[in-house]
This record gives sequence, structure tokens and C-alpha cells, in this order.
Amino acid sequence: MEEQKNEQVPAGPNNFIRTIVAEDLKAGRNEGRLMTRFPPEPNGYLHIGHAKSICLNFGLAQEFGGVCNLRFDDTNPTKEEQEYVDSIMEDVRWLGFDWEDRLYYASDYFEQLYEFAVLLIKKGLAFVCDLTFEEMREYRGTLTEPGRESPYRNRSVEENLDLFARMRAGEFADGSRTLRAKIDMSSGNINMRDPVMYRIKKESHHRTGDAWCIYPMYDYAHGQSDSIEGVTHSICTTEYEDHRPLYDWYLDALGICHPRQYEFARLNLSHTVLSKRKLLKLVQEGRVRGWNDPRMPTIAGFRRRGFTPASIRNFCERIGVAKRESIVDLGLLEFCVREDLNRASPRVMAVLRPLKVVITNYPEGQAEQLDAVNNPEDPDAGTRQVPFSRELYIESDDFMEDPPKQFFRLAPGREVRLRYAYFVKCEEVIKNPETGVIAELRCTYDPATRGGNAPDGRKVKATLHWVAADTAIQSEVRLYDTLFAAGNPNDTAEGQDFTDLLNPKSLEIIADARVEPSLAEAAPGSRFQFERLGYFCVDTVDSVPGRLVFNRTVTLKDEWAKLQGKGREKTG
RNA sequence: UGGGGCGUCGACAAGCGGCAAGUCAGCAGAUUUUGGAUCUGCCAUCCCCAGGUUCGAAUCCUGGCGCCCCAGCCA
Repeated sequence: MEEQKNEQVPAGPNNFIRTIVAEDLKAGRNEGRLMTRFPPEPNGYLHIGHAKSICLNFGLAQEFGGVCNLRFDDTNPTKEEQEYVDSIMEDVRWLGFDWEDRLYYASDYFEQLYEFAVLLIKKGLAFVCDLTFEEMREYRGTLTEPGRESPYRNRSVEENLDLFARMRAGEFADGSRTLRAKIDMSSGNINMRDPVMYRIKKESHHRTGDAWCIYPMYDYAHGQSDSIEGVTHSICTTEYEDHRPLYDWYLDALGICHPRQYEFARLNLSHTVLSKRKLLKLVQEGRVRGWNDPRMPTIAGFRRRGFTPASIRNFCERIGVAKRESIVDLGLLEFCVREDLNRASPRVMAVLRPLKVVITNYPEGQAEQLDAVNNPEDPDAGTRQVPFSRELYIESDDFMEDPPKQFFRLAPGREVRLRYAYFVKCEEVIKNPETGVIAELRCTYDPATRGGNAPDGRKVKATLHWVAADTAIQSEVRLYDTLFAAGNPNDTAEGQDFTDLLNPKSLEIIADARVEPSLAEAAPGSRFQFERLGYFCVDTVDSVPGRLVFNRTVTLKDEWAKLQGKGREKTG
């Protein structure tokens, strides 16, 4: 018995929605079909919260042999644009999902939806209301007081039919009339207080043009669209929980195929915001450089930043699906990218903040090529050659004149290894006589340690990355930190705007980083690990041959930074 | 004083009456030509609180407390 039970549970992360789907299938409901849908409104770019929904809906379909539709919820012409439609399709595909031939638009159903509305009028379940916006608000009542019925509520079916037809024909001004469902003005659920089904908007729609001047509301359009497509499980976020009675009401009143709605908690991620309204504001106010700014939590932003689709899918799997509201730590997302990038990224050496090193006992004018492993995690990745010469650059962070005990990189009199090259020892520190700033290090190398091993078996405590001064390529590197300094930027104090919590240091541009010459032909979008620094990708927008621009996707875990107490604010 | 939800480790999250999974983070150690990766061990006598039922409760009952959502002709 126990074992049988276990056999029934398919592999994969469990959650309550998956359990419901599995049970429905097992019970043979919906003729054994499973159909979900991802229904974005094309009024902005998709963000990581949408990725959670995409992974859930497409993932469930994939796992249980069902299908998932892509349907644009385009019922409000004033907010929607083709640019958003295009970006959404690109993002869903990039995440690795396929809606095949099931690309739908709510606007495809406008005629059918209109006929459904006529049917509800005929059944005496809908009426044309002439209340103004303000009047309707008054009649609606409040959270604690019931509403009052509209004086237009009892118009005859004939009059309603006539007026609704004339609304469609464009005889009335915007906002002058609505079509409303006749439900219950005293309901504790405000959604049931004679909700608006249609409003007049004489506006061009991105797909239907000027064919319509009345547009259906979300509540009226959504369930019926699900029904028309044959959706079995309509999965949305918890803020729609009290819309479910209305969702059910329309379907029952119409007597059509009745999908079931289930709600899960939307994703919140620490140190960022996931609301289209807020993201749009950041874009419009120029706080970021567009929807695909690498600091944005949008799919387009993460893509440009160098994240992989697999890392985002893994993240969505790990965070789970539940109903309680939560804020997922950004650290988990970072773990997911590192995990994926670690096994696949070619290693390369780059110096962000160059400190010149002269190897005094290395012959002037001499140069050699050293073998370097491309990816220690992947033997098939092979090796490459990196040039070595008398003058090098190392990371300025890798040298300290008067180091604390825990610092085991280069210091006066200390010997370290230059990765894949030689052991070098710091003999002299040269400073700018004016400023006292360290300008250059004089070191000696041990020719016997070529490749990085000492024949006498002596050890060094650190291995540094480096580039040869004469062959390194000067590049721009963009370092990103969290968009918001605050762990939870949605939690603003009185009189404070969420933009006040932006991290002023979210972007640092390094104009004169030096990267090893093998990167000369690196293609836009290609990803690398800069050894000891992090994962970087060639920017797809600004990088050009001869002037490479890299984005830092994520740093490597950094024990030394941790020892120095560098961290970010908690979620609170 | 309405309606709908939710409260399990620092952050997520399983669990559905039989004695607290897993992941991230953290800590300790091994290993290491990336202070990376990898490996090992540790990390909730306790599940918002208080009563009750039961041999037995995070799970059932009762009563509290706390948090979130809803008064767009937005989705």
C-alpha cells in the first residue's frame, strides 16, 4: 500500500498544485487532459516572478504530458503594445519553453465574448448601467458596508440589448456606460457587487485596431478565454483568490466548459522589486538603462547580465510553490547561476584594477607561451596558451604592503604563484613620490617553477591571476551590485518612495581593465569565468570588436571578502 | 465592524494523527596551481500563542494574536 502510493508520485519537486494536477489526472477528470496557460498582459517586460509562473505552467504540462498555451491578456488597449508582445515571446522561448501552435490572444475572442455577454443579458444576468465613475464608486459601498443597487439595474432585456449594441456601435462616449453583471450588491466580496464586464474606450488596439470601442474587463474575459481554449487548470497568483467566485459565476451562468482556478503566492526577491508598475517607473525615470538593463530583475535584464536559462529554471524549481507570502534571498538565485556557470564556463584571466609588476630577473624583450587549463570542471575543454613577459599586471587587491594575518596574497618579501606561470617574490615596492600611492612592484621569478610547480616541493599560500602588459587587451568591465541597497525595497517608511532605496553603487564601470589576448574575438553574449573574480559575459548591446565590454554576471564566492565583513543588508 | 488568504530553522520549503525532509545561508574540518569547485560533519526536543481531544498533535477542536490581499470603467 505504502509502496504503491510512492509509485504514483512522479519525479520532480512537489507542491500543492502539482498534487492537484496529479490527482485530477489519476481520477480521469477533464477526459484525462491537462491544459495550462501562461497569460501575460503585454504591458511590460517579463520579470523573474513571471519566470516562476512560466516554469510552473509549462513545467506541469511537460511533466504530465499536457500542453501549455501562451495567451496574451490584451483587453486594455491603453496599456498594451506590440513591443511587449515581442519581448514576451522572446523571453518565454529563451527560458526554454514552447507553446507550439498555441499562441492566443484574448482579443481573438472579442466576438465570442460579445456573444456571451448578449447571452447573459438575455438571461437577465447583465445590464447596461449609466452610472458615472464616481457614482459607481459610491454605489459600490465600502469594505464594511454593503453597496446599493444601480437605478439602471432593472432595465428590460430589450433595452439592455439595444443599448449594448449601441455601445458597440460607438454611439456613446467613453466612460458613459458600462455593461455589468447582475450579482449581489451586498456581497462581502466586492468583486461580486455587480462587476463591470465591458467599458467604452474609443482607442486603437494593438491587434484589433479600431474594430472595437468596447473592451471586456479582465474578470469577464479571463475565465471565458480559458474555457474557449479548453484549459483545465487556470493557475494564477493569490491576489486573484477572491476573484475566483466571479470566475466561477461567469462560467456557471454561461453554462460552458469550466476550468478550475488555483492560486499560488507570487515571488518576491530580496534587494529588488517585482512589480511591473515599479519597474516601468525605473525605466521611465531613467534610473536604469531600459528594461534590459543588467541590473533589472527582468528576463531580458538577466539574459543580458549573463544568466543562463537553466539557472533561472533551477531557481524556480528550488523556491517551490506555496501560498504563503515570502521574500526569497537573492543569494539563492546567485547560487543557481554559479552552479550552472561553474561547470560550463571557460576560464580566462583578467585584471580589473591593474597593478604593474616588473620581473627584474626576466630578460627584457623575452616572451613565452604558457599552457593554461580552460576548465578544470571539464576535461574536454582542453587548454590554451597565455603569453608571459617581463612586465605584467596583477590585481591591486592582491597586494598589501602591510597585510593582516589572514591575508595570504602578495606582500613585501613574500612569494606567491602566478597561475600557470611561475613563483614570484616581491622585492621592492615603488610608490608615486607625490602621492605615496603604490605605482609598481619589482619582483623576481624562479625559472624552475615554470607552470606553477616548485621542483623542491616548496609551497606558496596564494595563486594570483595576471596578464602580460604588452599583450593584454584593454576592455571595459561593468560591475553590478544589487539594484536596491535595502533588503526589501517594498518596505518603505512614511513619505519615502521605493526609488529612495536604490543602491547608488549598483553599477561601477571600469574603463581600463586588462584581459588576456585569447578574448580578442569573444562573441557578444559569450560567457567566461575571470579566474578568482567571477563570471562575466560580453555585452550584447555595447561591445564591439576592438572595444570589448564585459558584464559581471555574479562574483565567485569570496572567503576573503567574507573575512573582511563585506555583506549586504538582510531582508529584514 | 465585511470578505478572502497565510503563519514550520536567518531565507525558501516538505509534512495532512505516530514522534520535524530537502535547498540556500552559517559554522567546523579535509582537499585544492581559482581564499572557486569538491567532500565530510554540525545547524528547529520543536512547528504564532493558549487551552482541549488522544496512548500519541506541527498535523484534529476551541479561543486568541500577527501578517497579506480586496472598495480601477487595471490585470
